[in-house]
Amino acid sequence: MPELPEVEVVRRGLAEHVVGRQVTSVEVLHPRAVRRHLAGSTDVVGRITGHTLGAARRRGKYLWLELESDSDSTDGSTDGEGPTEAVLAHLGMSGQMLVADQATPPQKHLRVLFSFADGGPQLRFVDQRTFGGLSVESLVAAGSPVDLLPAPIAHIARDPMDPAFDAEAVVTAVRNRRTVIKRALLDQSLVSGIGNIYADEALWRAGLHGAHPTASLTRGAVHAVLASATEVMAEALRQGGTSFDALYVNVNGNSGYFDRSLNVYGRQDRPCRRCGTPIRREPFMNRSSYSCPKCQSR
DNA sequence: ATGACCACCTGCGAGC
DNA sequence: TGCTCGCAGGTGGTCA
Repeated sequence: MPELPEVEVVRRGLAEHVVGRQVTSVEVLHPRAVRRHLAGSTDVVGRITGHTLGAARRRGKYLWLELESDSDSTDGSTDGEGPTEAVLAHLGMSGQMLVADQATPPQKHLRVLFSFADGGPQLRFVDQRTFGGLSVESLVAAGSPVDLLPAPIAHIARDPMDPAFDAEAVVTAVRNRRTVIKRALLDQSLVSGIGNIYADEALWRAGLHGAHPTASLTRGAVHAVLASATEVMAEALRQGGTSFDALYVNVNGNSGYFDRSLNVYGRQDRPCRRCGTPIRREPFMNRSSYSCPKCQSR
């Protein structure tokens, strides 16, 4: 479930179903699922087993589950020690986090399986294409205001749902890039959470073509496209995210409905919902861009 | 130091 | 029926 709304749907599901539960076993069924964890799968298993899962957090398309330290879980009095490590997850193109009863047969692409001390539903990382993965990372203080982030994602910019998102600073950074606006929207070090679907939808709403050079856009135009991205992702989140098929589902395996509300993505040759002109598909960075030839100026 | 490309995977539908 | 091709929500390493 790649883009921000879909990942947020998963984060909420994890917060509801696995936070506060103690992990008794972790099984890595495919080594590629933990390839980002350089110390290897035995180390991943050892660092998670026995810990209680703390808060479920997200930045952009990354999400992580804090691991409560032994002192947190054993002694009730806080001595100022918070979590120092977290299970970092990225869903890639096809990753799913599913909460499933032990009796549920293993999914075809089940990669990592977590079981809990309470004997309740398992957490299953399922990933057809294996572009996603899990790793255990130390938490580091980063940014201003300071956030506690898994070390490998300290370079990921705040997303538009972050209370500390600084739109003015992002507008400046975007306009300083010597590239085109769609590339900038997809650059997770400028603004995170936006992927191919929501970039195209935001550009359509703002009436801009993705090939527009950032340096030639006014501050107001960049603001407008960022605001459009924020709006479209918020609307998608309200509808449970976008899914065209069973690959993009929440922790209970259910799809969202935002695909019905898309205005351009995947609508090649169908009429623009604003002016009726057939939507155009163009190759872009080895993938596709969709736009209205009439209402998105180049 | 930036910006652009391509590899990393599996599965599905279209076309032959 | 079955093959090959193109395509899919993303990210990084590497090259210029």
